[in-house]
Amino acid sequence: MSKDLPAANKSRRRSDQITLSQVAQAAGVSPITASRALNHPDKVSNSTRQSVLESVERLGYVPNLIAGSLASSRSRLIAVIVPSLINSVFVEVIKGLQETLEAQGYQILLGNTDYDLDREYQLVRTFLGWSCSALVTAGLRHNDACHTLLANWGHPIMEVMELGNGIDLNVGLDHVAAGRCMASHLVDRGYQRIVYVGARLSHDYRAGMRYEGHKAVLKAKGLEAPLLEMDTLGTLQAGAESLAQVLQHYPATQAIHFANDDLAAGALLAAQRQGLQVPGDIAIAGFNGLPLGQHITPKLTTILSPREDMGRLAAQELIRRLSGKSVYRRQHDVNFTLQVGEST
Amino acid sequence: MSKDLPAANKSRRRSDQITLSQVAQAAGVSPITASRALNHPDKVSNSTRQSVLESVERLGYVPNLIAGSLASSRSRLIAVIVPSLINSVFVEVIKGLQETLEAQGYQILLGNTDYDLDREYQLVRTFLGWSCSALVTAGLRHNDACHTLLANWGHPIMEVMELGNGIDLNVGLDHVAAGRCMASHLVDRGYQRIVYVGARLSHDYRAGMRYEGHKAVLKAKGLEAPLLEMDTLGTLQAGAESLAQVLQHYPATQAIHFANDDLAAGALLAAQRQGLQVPGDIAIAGFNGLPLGQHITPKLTTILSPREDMGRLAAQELIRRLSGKSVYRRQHDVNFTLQVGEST
DNA sequence: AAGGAAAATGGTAGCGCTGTCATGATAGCG
DNA sequence: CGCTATCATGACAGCGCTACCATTTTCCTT
Repeated sequence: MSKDLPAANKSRRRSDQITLSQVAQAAGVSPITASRALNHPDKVSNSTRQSVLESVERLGYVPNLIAGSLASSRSRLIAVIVPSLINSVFVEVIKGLQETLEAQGYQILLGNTDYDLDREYQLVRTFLGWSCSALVTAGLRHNDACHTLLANWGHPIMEVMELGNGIDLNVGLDHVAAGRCMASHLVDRGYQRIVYVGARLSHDYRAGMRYEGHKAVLKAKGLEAPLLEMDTLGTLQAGAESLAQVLQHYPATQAIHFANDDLAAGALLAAQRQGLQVPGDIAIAGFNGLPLGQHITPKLTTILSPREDMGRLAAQELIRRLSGKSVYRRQHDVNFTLQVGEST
Repeated sequence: MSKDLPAANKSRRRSDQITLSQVAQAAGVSPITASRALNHPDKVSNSTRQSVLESVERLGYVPNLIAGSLASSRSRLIAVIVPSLINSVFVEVIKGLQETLEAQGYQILLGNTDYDLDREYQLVRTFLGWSCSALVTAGLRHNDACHTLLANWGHPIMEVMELGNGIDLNVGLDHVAAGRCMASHLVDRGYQRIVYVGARLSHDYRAGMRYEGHKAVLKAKGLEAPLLEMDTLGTLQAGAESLAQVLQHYPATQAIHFANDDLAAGALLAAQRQGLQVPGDIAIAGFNGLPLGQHITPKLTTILSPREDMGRLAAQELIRRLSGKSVYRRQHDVNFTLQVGEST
């Protein structure tokens, strides 16, 4: 009978991936030197770096980032948590973040809360488990557990979209001011009976903040500030439906201030189809400055929010912070711009 | 002088995060039992599970997923690589993926290639380093290195968007057929001088495939199939501009078949502004079935592509595969639907 | 009550990499 | 020419967790 092979293979390796040690061996250096050749190229001699890189190429080595992250407790992952992917606003922020972060070798871990703060908390917990280098989240509102967790985390946290007292870094705009800005524009234009239309303001609470600004301006002028809140997402469809509801509930309405451009454009297109003149019969204003608004006739009056810039700026500040630079600002106001179109 | 403390602290721990061992100690069990209580709850008794969970809660333990992944060489990360985030089509696929995968406890690692296959290769390399459970990428075209890498990877790979012979799994639709479908519709409507308008077809090669289908139909009818290719992204703006170019270069054009709804809607809105009748003066067709098309007047004739479904289905197939079920199909055709509007 | 299967728990040894410190090689200086 | 400062490299151990196997406990069965 044949002797069994000694139980030499205690290894638990389940994949036959090339490891750094093999690369090192091929290059005739120690593993740690190979590691340095890849991660701190300035700390090894030119010749070793060359031969390590050559071995990497030849063997098709793909670094195991998980092992590296565990050993160094740094991961070059950045968690990005948004409340929705349907709303293109968040996607544009992600895009701005992405292009800046990827260029610096960071990867984005994407999470979607669907406007649920408990879900956000769960996602944050999970992401912390990934030892993310930083975390970006949309908005300043979190549930208590989440807030505590983040506040004690010890890595950079970037809260985007709105401006205010955040946990750490903050890039956003002043939504109350934006609401005031548009309301003032409408009042200046001579409209008096103005309805604000939003969708699920408990979710899209930034739209609620804009309403607060709107209301403050109207009250100051002694005007009513009726609110119509749709219980749907803020889509073209909802905008179209809201128009009918406004006309029914507030027949004398002269202008509608919509919480976003989708709603506004939906209403505008619906008005057109119904033969209503905009702004003759009814004026319409939106928020965001989506391209669509500039292509419909009449062009939509709206407030331009620099969404990609917001993402880019947030990413830049994070990178600055992560690279240890002390020169960064905790808060950035990305300003909005009133874009007067033909619809008011 | 006082004796130095023995060099007890050889620990490299840089964070003071609670570890599983501490949880185990608090619960009076061994670390491995605590691990099981969290990851294989059915393999421990009710009482131990309870006390472990209680300790987790009390200590605020957040599992270190990196360590867990290294030990188990499984990561519950799924890489998703798309060519663009500007194009809402990909975002909707991501959304479908996201909602299904997150519900199963997977996280999405998002990558954006900007239509650059070399960039895709780089992203794939990085993502493989994260020991992703699976990888989703948009499209069947990759550079050679990328293709080789993926083909040898050994984990599920899902190629979405278009239908064809993929590396592994594939969920998509037949773009050539979609092009034929719309072309046939236009021809059936009696249009003969039809221009196809696309944007950067080398990037958006699926639009190129639709053009191939389009051309085949027209040629079969003995008609010319002129192509106007814009060197911009396929946006509303580009659509508006392309209209002028079509009218200039092909003044007798009766219908325009646009590569997507954004272009088509841009052209339609521009036509409107210029007082052109659609479809009286010129017919317009798009592709995708974006909501916008159904809100403009005339409603846009388009082809509905089930984008979120595509993402959801892709995610479901992946999950099925990942959970070891052998009952899955390598290829899924998510069918498109011709949506006849008022613009043709 | 004895025997055996199944369930519950624990010990050990890594997963692949990098931080830390130690060592050897090279250069710089008066 | 000796002595220190710098650079290049390596040995070792450990990041926090889980696979694997061994052991103990529990629960049936006849």
